[in-house]
Amino acid sequence: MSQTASESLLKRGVSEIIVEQELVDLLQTGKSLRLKQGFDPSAPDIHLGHVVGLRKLRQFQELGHQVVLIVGDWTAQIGDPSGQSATRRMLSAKEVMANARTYMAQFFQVVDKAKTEVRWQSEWFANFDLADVVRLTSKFTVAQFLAREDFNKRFREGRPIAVTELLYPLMQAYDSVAIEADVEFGGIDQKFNCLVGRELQEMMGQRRQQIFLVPLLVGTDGSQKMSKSLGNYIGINEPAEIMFGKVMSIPDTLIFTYFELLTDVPSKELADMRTAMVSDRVNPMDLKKHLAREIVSQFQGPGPANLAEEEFARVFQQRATPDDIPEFDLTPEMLKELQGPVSVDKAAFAAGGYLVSVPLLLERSGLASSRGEARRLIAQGAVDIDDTRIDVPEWSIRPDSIIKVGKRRFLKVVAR
RNA sequence: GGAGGGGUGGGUGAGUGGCUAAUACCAACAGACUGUAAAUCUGUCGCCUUCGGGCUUCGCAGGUUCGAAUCCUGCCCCCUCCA
Repeated sequence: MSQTASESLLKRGVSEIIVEQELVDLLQTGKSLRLKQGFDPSAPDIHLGHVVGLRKLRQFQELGHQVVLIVGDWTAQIGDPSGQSATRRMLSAKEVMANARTYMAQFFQVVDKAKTEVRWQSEWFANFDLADVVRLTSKFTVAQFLAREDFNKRFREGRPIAVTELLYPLMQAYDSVAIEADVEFGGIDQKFNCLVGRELQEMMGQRRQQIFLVPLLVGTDGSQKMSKSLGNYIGINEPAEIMFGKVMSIPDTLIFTYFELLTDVPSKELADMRTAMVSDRVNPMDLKKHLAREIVSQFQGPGPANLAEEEFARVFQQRATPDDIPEFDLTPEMLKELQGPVSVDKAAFAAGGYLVSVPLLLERSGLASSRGEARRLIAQGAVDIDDTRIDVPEWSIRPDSIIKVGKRRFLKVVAR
């Protein structure tokens, strides 16, 4: 392995390696390593936060190593304790199956399927009995678990910790034993769980696994880690335009982090870009477009990425109407309803169109969640009909009318 | 088994009889500005409204009162500590 390749593999986008020298030595033996990556089939969608680690797996695969993907069909039932809510709904076997399938389809968009072995936890946990559980738990103490930051924090603050949550790291650790992992991959928040695996392997007479921890990607809000429940995520299966737009919405300060963790743009180039940005020689927006193009191309291909970029420029920079906008079918019944609150004599003035109640129209078409909200939007000057900003609650519409709410919600009236 | 704390609008979390459709913060939405859906500033943020106002909200069900998120009774749920 060349100096730069090694540098990029072990330094770029890496939070911590335990123990780095041991891993380097292992890599130098030339042996194909078993790289452990687990997932809970409780939430099947992969977002860019996950991709950071998956890209690392891919890089290792390209050096000839073997990924072992563990489907956490048992741990999914417990729920990862790093979250706030301790209790999670038990999933049916059917749901687990479906989630796992969806997950894997996305997983293999980044990771090479040919160099991946898929294993289910139930292969080893299905036959576990109480004696096995006792044997497993007896190897650890509560003090060890309380050393873990989030358990410790909750304990100190008197917040609840479910017993099953303590089981979670043990089960994950046992997975390492079951598959004889050489290296476990995870986000930095997985450090504790991975370390338990390392210890357990040693107790059970195996060589201790190395731990490869990647940083947690900050989400589009610019402050918290990317997660689906926080709504600050970019899913890898989202339509190209959405994905492009979401990347454009990250704060400028995150641009280089994203470049480093999610693209192959060489570090040298990134350094140049950074210099250019700091000295105002380049607009951060253009760097962000480059970033968005890189990311969208990875998942959707360069063609759709370019289209998404053009669309973005058109809709957000030139404030033009997008190509493809939702339609609202103005049926005779709907028209009658919309005209209901409008006085008849006023309707007579609406030459060539139909005078309708705009709040009602916005509410019925889903552009506003209630008529009250629709009225507020009108009052705030957020509603355009056929390029005219309206300020009264009654307006004339006709087939092909374009209704725009805010900067990016559009609707086209059609009559079939 | 004993003692105690708590359930409030999307989230966090004030409010302990009327001034409270309910402080504040976050999120969200809108407008202005701009270098983008960044940042910043301003505004909005229960439902209905002919814009006068009307209606329904503070775990659930009753009750006291002219008047309750706030007091009383019962119930449900969550949590902590001691043993």
